[in-house]
Amino acid sequence: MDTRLPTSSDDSMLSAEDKEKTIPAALLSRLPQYYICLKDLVNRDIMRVSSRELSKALDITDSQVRQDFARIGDYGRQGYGYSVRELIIGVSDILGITDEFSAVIIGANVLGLAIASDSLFSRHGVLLKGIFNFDGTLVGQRVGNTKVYPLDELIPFIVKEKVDIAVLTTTEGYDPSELIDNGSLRGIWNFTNRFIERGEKTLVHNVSLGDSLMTLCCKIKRLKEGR
Amino acid sequence: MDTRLPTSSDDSMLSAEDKEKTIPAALLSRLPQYYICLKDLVNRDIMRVSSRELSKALDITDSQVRQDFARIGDYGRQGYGYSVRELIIGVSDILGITDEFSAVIIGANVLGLAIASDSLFSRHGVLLKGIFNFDGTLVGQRVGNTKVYPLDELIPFIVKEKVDIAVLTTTEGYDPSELIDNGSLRGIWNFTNRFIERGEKTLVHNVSLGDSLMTLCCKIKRLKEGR
DNA sequence: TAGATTGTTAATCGATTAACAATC
DNA sequence: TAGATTGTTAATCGATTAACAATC
Repeated sequence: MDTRLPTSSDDSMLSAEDKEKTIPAALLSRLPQYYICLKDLVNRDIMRVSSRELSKALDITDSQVRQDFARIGDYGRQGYGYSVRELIIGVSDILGITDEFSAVIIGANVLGLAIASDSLFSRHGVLLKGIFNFDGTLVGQRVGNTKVYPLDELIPFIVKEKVDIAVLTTTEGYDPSELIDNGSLRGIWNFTNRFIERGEKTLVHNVSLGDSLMTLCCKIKRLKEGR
Repeated sequence: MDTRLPTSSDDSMLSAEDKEKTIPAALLSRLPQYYICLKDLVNRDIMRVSSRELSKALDITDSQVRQDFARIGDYGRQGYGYSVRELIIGVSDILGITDEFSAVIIGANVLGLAIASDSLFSRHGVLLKGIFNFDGTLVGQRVGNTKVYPLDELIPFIVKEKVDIAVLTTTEGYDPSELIDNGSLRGIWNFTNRFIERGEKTLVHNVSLGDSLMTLCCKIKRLKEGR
């Protein structure tokens, strides 16, 4: 039985920090979408938005939007809606967009080069510091602003340059477990199908285009069959 | 009020087809992982597997695995486990891997070319029929086995070649809404941030590398702050 | 048979939606 | 004030886990 008294300290006195700690996974997965949408509104000089407007743009219910924003802070005003600018600051802060992270790409293959060439990193405040290749190909050359290095320089580079993120585009002839808890590395953005066990300090974030394609095919098949 | 009698026809007489129709979203999102894992087992000549073994490889509970497999069919045997081969057939069938889908890529930019060059499509039984570019660059040339066409040939091509899937890598100067419910097109694999409204016959499957990167950064930030 | 492992039920947990009072 | 829109509660829905009888 919970014997705590129902005083005001119960929930309302949670600090902003404490509140952030309790963001549920489902909300967290919606935050990037909110961010993109809010950025778009700012670009169009729209400075206020209601839960209903956002819900239409994002294809979720307005109730959900209010529930979400109430959870991450105190941004709304009854009868008015939300200030786009304030929301962006709040959402950016939780997403860590204000932080400056640095990254390296492992594998100068088509996928690695595509990720490097895209404005992806710069758009999200991540600094791409180097690309590492297995064979001698491209080594010493530049892709955009970023230099290509041989693989044996990877670990020293990560340590010296305090790299936060390693983007793994292939595991052909490479064992990525050496990355775990090495230097200042905190995350592996894993585009391969290889399972990588996370460490105490280094987490693994998987992206599988194959999975995505399979899901698409599955949806199409079911649509054809009439759901 | 439901006045049906609780006869055996209630649930147990659902046909295989009917059962497939009720696959919940959460299970559907796990199916590609099961597929990859099962393929890996076959490659290593492992012909039987228990829910417990799979649960360890996939980082989910064994209870979940059993729940999932019981839902999609009747593949288990008490005291033995599951036949890997039978499971693959069942999972492939739901995922539509046995079906032959065809695709085109819109945008011969770095991302488009990376997707085209990868064995992604062939590995999943999807036939890449063409790449379409906005300006004259690359038009007439080949990327792997696939020819690059000018954009104005896109819609006639989709109709004539009965293309199922359009991979959208950019919306710079292109309005993708013309794709919806056009010809035999059933799905758009959307790598852009542009919101595309789905049609009655054409669905939209979004992949956002930006979202994924933001989520990674967010996780790292929270890890640094001690969850 | 004894041991292993599923299938299934019930309990729990978390996410979403509906509704409306509070209030700007 | 009247109208709009949030914040919050309660209801609903769906997903996950635990437990164990059924059975290979």
